[in-house]
Amino acid sequence: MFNKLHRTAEELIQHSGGRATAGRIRILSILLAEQQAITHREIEQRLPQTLQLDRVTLYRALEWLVGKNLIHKVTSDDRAWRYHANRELHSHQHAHFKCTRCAQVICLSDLSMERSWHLPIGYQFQEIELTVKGLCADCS
Amino acid sequence: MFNKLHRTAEELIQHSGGRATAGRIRILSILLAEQQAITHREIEQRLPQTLQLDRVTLYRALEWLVGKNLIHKVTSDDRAWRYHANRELHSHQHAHFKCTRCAQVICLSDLSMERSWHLPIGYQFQEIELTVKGLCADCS
DNA sequence: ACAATTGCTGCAACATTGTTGCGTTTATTT
DNA sequence: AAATAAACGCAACAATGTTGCAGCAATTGT
Repeated sequence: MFNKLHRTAEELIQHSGGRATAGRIRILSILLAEQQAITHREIEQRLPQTLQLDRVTLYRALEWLVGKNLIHKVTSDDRAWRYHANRELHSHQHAHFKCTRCAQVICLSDLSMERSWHLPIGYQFQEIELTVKGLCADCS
Repeated sequence: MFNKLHRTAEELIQHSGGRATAGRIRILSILLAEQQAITHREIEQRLPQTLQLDRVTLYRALEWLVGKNLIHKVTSDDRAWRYHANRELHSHQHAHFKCTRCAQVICLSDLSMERSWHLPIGYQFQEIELTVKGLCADCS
């Protein structure tokens, strides 16, 4: 199971024209294995004893993966980025749900985000970021 | 002009059952005078020389104003809260626009946010936070 | 297989934003 | 004016993220 993710991660990274280092592969595997968007800290904790990475290295690897469009960042209100692997389904615009009690963040894929609205004249649209807050199934 | 805002701010604070201190009145005046949501730092810079407040005091005053529903906080992706006075029009759910070049944040009032979507079973809705990103009229 | 090269890593130091504890001052109440 | 509860300022701390630089390692060329 994990070997499969590991191989997938390795391929994705190689196809992106970067060095497939142990750290990057492991980080991407962790994010691929995760259903929800997780923080830098949570990723750090999921790293095995045998492969501890420096905080800075982790930040830089994540930044690199974002640049290669393999993962994406989610803004949260606790001023900590959360990261999530890009899957086909929601590679572009999608929304996130954040539990106000346990801080869990998940992706909402079937959220219709039609642009039934207008920006003021002269304004130019780039992207939309939508977070729904509430209680998750465990906390409600 | 400013006197009028000052008086409005003072009344709002008194009606909220709190102490109408010079700092709180000034902060609320500043936010009432502003069309866009601004950061803690920007508020600090708009304080007159004669009324410099400690960082902590400013944070606490803002927190208090949020609790009294006189202003609201906006999450941004630069991990800095932005604050904006609550006006009738968008006292509850509304969206924000953030310019990706100059970082200006404005409120979008006429954004239809019908809940045409569903949360997973067991999840409970509380609030929605929507930020549209792009270029503002000056930057595009 | 080996050396060169490019880019990745780790360390240390720093920056920014926000929070907590506590003693002092101030706005309001009486 | 005095009492009191609330607000303030200072110092220290916490969390998250960034930058510069020296060294190491994965890839490339031979």
